Amino acid sequence: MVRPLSPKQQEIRDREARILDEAQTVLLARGAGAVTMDRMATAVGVSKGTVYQHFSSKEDLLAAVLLRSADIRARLFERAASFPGQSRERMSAVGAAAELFFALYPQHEQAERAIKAASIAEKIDAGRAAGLEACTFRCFGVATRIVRDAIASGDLVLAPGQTVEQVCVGLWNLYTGAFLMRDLENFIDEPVVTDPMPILMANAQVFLDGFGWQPLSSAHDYGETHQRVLNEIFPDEAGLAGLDAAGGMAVASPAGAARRSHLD
Amino acid sequence: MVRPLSPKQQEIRDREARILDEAQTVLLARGAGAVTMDRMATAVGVSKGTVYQHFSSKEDLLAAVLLRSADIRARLFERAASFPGQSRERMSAVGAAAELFFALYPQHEQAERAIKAASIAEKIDAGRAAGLEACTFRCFGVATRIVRDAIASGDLVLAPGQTVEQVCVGLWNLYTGAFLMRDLENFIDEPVVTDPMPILMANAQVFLDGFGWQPLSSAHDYGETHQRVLNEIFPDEAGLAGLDAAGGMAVASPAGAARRSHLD
DNA sequence: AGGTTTATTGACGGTTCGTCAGGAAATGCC
DNA sequence: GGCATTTCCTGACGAACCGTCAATAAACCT
Repeated sequence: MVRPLSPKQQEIRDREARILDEAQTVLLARGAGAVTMDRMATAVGVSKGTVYQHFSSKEDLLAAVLLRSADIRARLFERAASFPGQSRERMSAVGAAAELFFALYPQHEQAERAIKAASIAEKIDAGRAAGLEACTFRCFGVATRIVRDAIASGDLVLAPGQTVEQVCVGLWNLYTGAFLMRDLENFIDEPVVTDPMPILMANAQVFLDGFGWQPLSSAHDYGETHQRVLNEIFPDEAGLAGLDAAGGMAVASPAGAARRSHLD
Repeated sequence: MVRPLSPKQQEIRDREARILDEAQTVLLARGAGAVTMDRMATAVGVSKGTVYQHFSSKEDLLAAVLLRSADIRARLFERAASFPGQSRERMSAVGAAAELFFALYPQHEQAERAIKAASIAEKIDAGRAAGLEACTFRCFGVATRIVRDAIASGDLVLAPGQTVEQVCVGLWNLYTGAFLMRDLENFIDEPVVTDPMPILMANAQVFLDGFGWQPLSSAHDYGETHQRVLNEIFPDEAGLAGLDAAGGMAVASPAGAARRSHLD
C-alpha cells in the first residue's frame, strides 16, 4: 500500500503543500483578495501554469486551504465531544472548540463566505467540495450525537415541535453570526459591539437554558467547564491561541459570576 | 428650501436612481460579481465615466444600493416596534420584520458581506458609510428600547452579568447566522438544513425563553403574534413577499403547536 | 453671443484570470 | 547509455474588469 514516491512525485506533493501554506499565510495576513495566482507562483518559484496544474481556479485553491482547516475543525469538535462530563458540559466543550478554532484560524469563516459568495460551484473540484461538505456534516454529527445523548439521559426534554436538528442549527447560527459580526466590524470605526466573543459564550448558554437542558446555567458554572476543556482537552492549542488558563482572554461566565456572588 | 431643479439636475438625479435600480436588479439576479461598471453604464445609456461621477468605485455603488435597503430595514424595524402588545410580542414583531426584510431583499445580506469582505473602507464615500452604520444603529436602537421597556415593566429580569446589549447581539447573531446559512447552502447539493427560516423563528423564541422573558413561549402563542404582525403592521409587504396570512409560508410555532395540543 | 463652468465620452494603462502551443524534463524500453 | 514517449513546465496571450483623464460637448451666466 505504501508506494515509495519517485523524487518527482515527491517534489510535486511538496510543492502543493507549499502553495497551500503560502495561500494560507497571505489569506490570513491580507485577505482573500490578495491571494493571486501569480503571487503564489512567484512565491513558490514556479510558473503560473504549474499552479493551475494543482488547482483548477483561484476558488479551487482557496477551497483547498479551507478543506485543511475544516478538517482540523471537525477533529477539534470530535475531541471536544470526548470531554468527560454531563451532556451539556460536552456541548459546551464543543462550543469551546468552536471558539478555539476561530482564534486559531480567523481567516477560515471569512474565506468560506468569500468563496461561496463570489463563485460558481463548478469552479471547485468536486472532490474538494464534497470534502468540505463532509467536514460540516462531521461537525453537525458531533453536535447531533450529544443532543441525542442528552435526550436519552433525560438531561434534555424537547417540547413538542422541537427537534434535535433545531438545537444544532441554532447553536451553529449563533456562532457563525457572531463570527460574521466580528469580521464585519473590523471595517467600521465605531463597532456596535466591542468584543462579541464573551457575549457569544454567554448567549450559547442562554440558548441552551431556553431548551431547559439540565443542568441550567444557574445551577452549574459553565465558564469553569470552558476553562477545564481548554486545560484538559486542548492545552497545546489554547496556548497557541493565547487562550490558556493563565487568564489571557476573558471567558464569559455570567452564570459563574452570579454563582460566585452567592458564595461571597 | 424646496429649490426647483433645473432639467439637467433632474436628469442627473433620475439617472442616479436608474443606476441604483439596475445595480439592484443585477445584484439580485446574478450576484455582486455581475455588477460591473461597464454593464451599468450601458444599461443606463451613458458612458462609464459618467457612472463614476455618481459613485467613486464599484464598492461605493454597491454601498449605495445597500444604503437604500438598509434604510428600509430600519423603517421596518421601527414600524414593528410600534406593534401594540407586551414587550416580548414587540420583540417578536421585530423578528417578523427581519424575516420580512430578508424575503423582500434577499440580496442585501449577501451584498453587505461581499462589499465588506472584499474592499477597503476607503473605497466607499464617507457619508454613505456613515449612513449604513447609522441604519444598523437604528435597528439596534429599536431592539435596545424594547429590552429596556421589558426590564422596566418587569417582563424581563436579567441575571447578574447579563446585559441589554447581550440580548440584542444574541438575536442579531441568530438571525444573521441563519441568513448566512441560507445563502451558503444555495451552493451545495445536499443542504444541511432544508429550510432554516422556520427553525430560526422557533430558536429566537427559545433564546428569549432562556432569559426568562415573560410570557414564556409555553404560555403564549408567538406564532400567532407573528401572523398578526404580518396582517396588521405589514399587510402590503407581506403580500409582496408571499408571506400573507392565507397560509403561504409555514410559520414556525412549536410553542403554539404545543399549546394547541393542550387545547385539543 | 460669447465666455466660463460643468458634464460626458471612450480610449488607455494596469491588474488579474485562465489558456495553450511549444519547449524541457522525466520515464520507460532496449 | 541512447532514444522514444509521456508528462510536466513555461510565459506570452486574450479577455474581463477597474478606474483615469485629456479632449469634447453641453449647460449656464451675463
